[in-house]
Amino acid sequence: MMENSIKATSGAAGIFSKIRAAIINGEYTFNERLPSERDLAEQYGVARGTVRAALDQLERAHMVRKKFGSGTFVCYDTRFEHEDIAEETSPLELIETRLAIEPHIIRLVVSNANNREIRKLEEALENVLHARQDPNSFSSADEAFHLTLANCSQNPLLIWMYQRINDIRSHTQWSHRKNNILTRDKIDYYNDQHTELVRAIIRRDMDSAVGRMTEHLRQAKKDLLGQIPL
Amino acid sequence: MMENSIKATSGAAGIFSKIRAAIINGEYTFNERLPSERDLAEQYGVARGTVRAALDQLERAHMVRKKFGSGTFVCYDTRFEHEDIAEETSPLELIETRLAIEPHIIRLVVSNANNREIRKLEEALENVLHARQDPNSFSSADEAFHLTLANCSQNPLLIWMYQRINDIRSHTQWSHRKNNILTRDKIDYYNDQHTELVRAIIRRDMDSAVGRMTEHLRQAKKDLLGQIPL
DNA sequence: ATAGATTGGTATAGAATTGGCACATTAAAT
DNA sequence: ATTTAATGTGCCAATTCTATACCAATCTAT
Repeated sequence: MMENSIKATSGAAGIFSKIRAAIINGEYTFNERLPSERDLAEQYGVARGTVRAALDQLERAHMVRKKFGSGTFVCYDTRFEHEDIAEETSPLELIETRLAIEPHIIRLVVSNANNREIRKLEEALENVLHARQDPNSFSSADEAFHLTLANCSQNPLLIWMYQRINDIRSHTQWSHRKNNILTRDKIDYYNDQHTELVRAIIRRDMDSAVGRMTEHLRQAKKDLLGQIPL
Repeated sequence: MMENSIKATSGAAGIFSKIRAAIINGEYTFNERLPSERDLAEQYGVARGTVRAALDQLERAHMVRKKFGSGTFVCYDTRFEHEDIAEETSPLELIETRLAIEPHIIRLVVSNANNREIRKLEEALENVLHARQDPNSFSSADEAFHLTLANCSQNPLLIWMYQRINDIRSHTQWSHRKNNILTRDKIDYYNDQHTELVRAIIRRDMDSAVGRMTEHLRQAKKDLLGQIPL
């Protein structure tokens, strides 16, 4: 029988769509914590179990992530809602794009960077060298290091494009693979390449610097391909 | 707006959102020092540890940078958040960025393009060859030709980035210079390069194709520099 | 150059909050 | 009558928040 009343789908499904709408609507933003299950229950006038069922559905829909003892967090980024680029970019395609941009960034850095920028670069190198403990902190420092390189290019458009690359890099799609790829040995190897790269830049050795960056990314590409089951 | 915005996201995630909003809002500007952790704690009515947790999140998001004994500083530049990249990109910087991306696009095209895409490329070549009448129509056809090349790379991210380049190209404040640069002779010269480029791609001659594209853009850069009064 | 104030870094323990879970009850649909 | 879904309650376990105290780096004023 048709029920014409505003009363939406009852029960968990109704709460599910309400919270979902609130997230898409931007009422709850990326990485923000939702109210507790008890609060949500009171707010929507339902039992806590119902809220839990709705949140479970949202978790299966990859819109929220529950953390025991902590809360329920939004893992849905409206920034990428319109730019579905992040969704449809594979790790391989990302590396391929970095392979296009970063070697040329190095060219600009070698020919344009002044002492002040070199210092910032050395600082970023120090940071990434000291971030050997775990894959996450290394990955974060690595992003910052490469972004610093882009900043040294002095080209706003290239910087902007590299920021977009970093956005996609940190978009969590394949981050779970990091732990497989970034072993302690790999981190040290990448850091050797980082060190040699900065030295070449300081020497203003264009060919060596560009070559090191290209090799660096080719290696990353190779490591990534090794992860894909054939 | 309803008073429905009870939001009041509690905890570190809430403080994180509030401070982030203040930074994006411009309340704290680039390189400015935030209030001390103790002050922020009092200001938001939470414990200092909670503020520290929020600041750590902000640091991981590359929005602030902490300095031992000194303070916490904003390292988020609102200049790059706005979509006015087009405004602040000079013709030279645009060419420099194309010089980074397009030769590598050619690499991918030579190794990946199938017959169907080659046909589309020949079609785009035909269009640009026939657009010799005036600078505007040539410029438009030239944009389409290079975008077709990007499409043949099969890489969504590269295609997306080249679309952004084309946005800026057509936006530009220097379009009036086109009439000075794009003489009839120049147009024919560029089109010769276009033709040779496509032939090299069809021959699957990687070195020649990449070289032609690089030379093409170097020439465009040179022509542009010739226009800038010294 | 020195001393005091300010700042971030760290550690600790207890209180409060949060999600996970079990169980009995109620209501509605089949 | 049986099944299914939502409710209400109570408790557990993981995490976070709070409130302190103290350390170490930096800045400022003398």
